[in-house]
Amino acid sequence: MKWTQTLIPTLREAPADAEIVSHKLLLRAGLIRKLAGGVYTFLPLGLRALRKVENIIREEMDRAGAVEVLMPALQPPEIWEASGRAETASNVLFKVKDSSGRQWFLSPTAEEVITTLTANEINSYRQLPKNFYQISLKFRDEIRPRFGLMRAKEFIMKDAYSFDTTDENAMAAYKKMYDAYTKIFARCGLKAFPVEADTGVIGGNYSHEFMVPADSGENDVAYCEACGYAANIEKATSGIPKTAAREIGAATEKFATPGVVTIEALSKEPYKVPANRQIKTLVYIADAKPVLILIRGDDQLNETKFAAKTGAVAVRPATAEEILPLLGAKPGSLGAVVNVPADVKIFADERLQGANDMTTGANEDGFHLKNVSIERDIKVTAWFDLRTVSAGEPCVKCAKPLKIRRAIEVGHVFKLGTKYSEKLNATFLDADGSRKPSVMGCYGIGVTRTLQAIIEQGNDKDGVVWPLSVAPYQVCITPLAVTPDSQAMQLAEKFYAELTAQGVDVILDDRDERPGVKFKDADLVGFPIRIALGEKSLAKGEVEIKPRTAAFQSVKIEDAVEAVMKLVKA
RNA sequence: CGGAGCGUGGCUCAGCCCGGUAGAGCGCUUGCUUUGGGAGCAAGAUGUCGCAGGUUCAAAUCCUGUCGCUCCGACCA
Repeated sequence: MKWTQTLIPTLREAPADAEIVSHKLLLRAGLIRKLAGGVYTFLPLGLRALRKVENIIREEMDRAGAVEVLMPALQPPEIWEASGRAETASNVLFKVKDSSGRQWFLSPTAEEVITTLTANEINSYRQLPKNFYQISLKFRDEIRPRFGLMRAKEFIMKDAYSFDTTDENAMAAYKKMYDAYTKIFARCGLKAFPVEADTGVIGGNYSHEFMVPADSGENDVAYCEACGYAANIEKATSGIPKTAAREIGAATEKFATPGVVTIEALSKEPYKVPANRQIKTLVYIADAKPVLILIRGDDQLNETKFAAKTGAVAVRPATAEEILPLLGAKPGSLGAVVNVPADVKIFADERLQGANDMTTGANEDGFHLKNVSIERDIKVTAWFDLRTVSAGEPCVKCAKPLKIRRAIEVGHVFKLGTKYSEKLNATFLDADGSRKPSVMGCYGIGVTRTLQAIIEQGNDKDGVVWPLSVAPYQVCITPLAVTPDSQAMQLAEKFYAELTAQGVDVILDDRDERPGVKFKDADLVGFPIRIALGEKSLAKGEVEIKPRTAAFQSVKIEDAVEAVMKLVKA
């Protein structure tokens, strides 16, 4: 490709609406342009890089035994109602109407479609296992699109769905995808690592996310360098000890705490109740019902864990207006010891199990209770791990201190079980004549997000640093004179032809620009290898080969193609 | 949706507080010079100052509303 034939609108300055480096570079390097918030056009170079990522995914999925299909983006609501997700995923669904008033959903994923398909087409255990995948546009009515391609309303996702006869086989399918993902991200030049994850609205009972460490990421990951334990903070647990039991205290005792409405205030003079001897009482509305959640004063509730453990779908903190009539006190004086309506469930964090000599709100403004023994004085409905792990806590596996860091989620694998196959009747006849639902798994890769993660991880002060495998062009030939009869241009054309013939993706910068402009642009776009053809070196019978992140080397003109091929194959 | 901020040539921004001729740099066009890391000189083109109302003799500037964009939070590939 010649530079002047394509469109590479590089920008000297980053547009003001880009915040993180990868977003700035996507715009500055002329890879994408914004049409509206969360909606982008892929320019020629951006599309080339995207296609390379897609092809790596395609090759590894095929190799792992998955077969490619293409499902509609336009989906009838009926199948979403059948799966129950018309309700639970309602907030992300784009809903459109056709001219006759019939409603359609724009596909955010395709569990319903693929399960409907297999319900019709798969009847026998002899047809299993199967794993179908597609690479297609997905639509999500994201509440807040962010950071360019990182979280967009419209994006490209690879989604795959496996169907197996048994749980064990489904586990094997899961493992295959897990391994394929590891290869995919490695081939994309990405340092991505799997972490244990919550399953969210897609459902299922076992899952890993593939994370790319990045400060701009939207996830926190807890990990242990010693043993390799890693989990999304939404799921992570630690080996932190339970609250120490003390001697059985006296009966609970109410004491006045005028104006004290925070854990911190209660920990100071004159009360001096340390946060770790306080019980924090939170009121949540879980699927329209109020519940109490008890957490130790120095811990933070993990809402995701709470929803996952209790099976609640819609979870939100109750408002002060909802709390007052329920417990008879305002937030700051709440507790679960007295005056809790019998039908309000009380969930407590396991760290509080056995705790006594605790202090908590009295459900009376301006009063707290001390000498609370949680098992004696509070009717806990159920105990769960509900707290959020902090850095430095002992690893749940090896007790070494955990670390926490930000990361970008580029892939997610789920073991789904039979949730969808049961609801959508995707059953098969087993060898023994019995009809069973297929055991499913689903596997997603955010392709456009992966592309941005590659840039987020690969850049320097001059621009993008592409891995060879996904660079829009592997080699940029830069003649410093572009008149057709110049030696530089003639040699450039020759190199172009020879490298192209050997299967290398080459772009020839035939712009009549000053050298500095061409070099700056080549660095900004980030081509892995640049060949500079200038008078000075040509006079010595040489050209310069410059890897994007290493010093240039002068090579004889006749050795140039071979030298480049060596770099390309490295 | 809650909180914060921003909308002025293609891009980055000044001007707004204190109302009175719409500006700079980059980019773009033409010419000359220059040609190994974002050139110099000269001459040009490009704006209903997001939109709609209002106040005023007069609004980019003040007021109201609205739309869009960005950031923080809830959601997720």
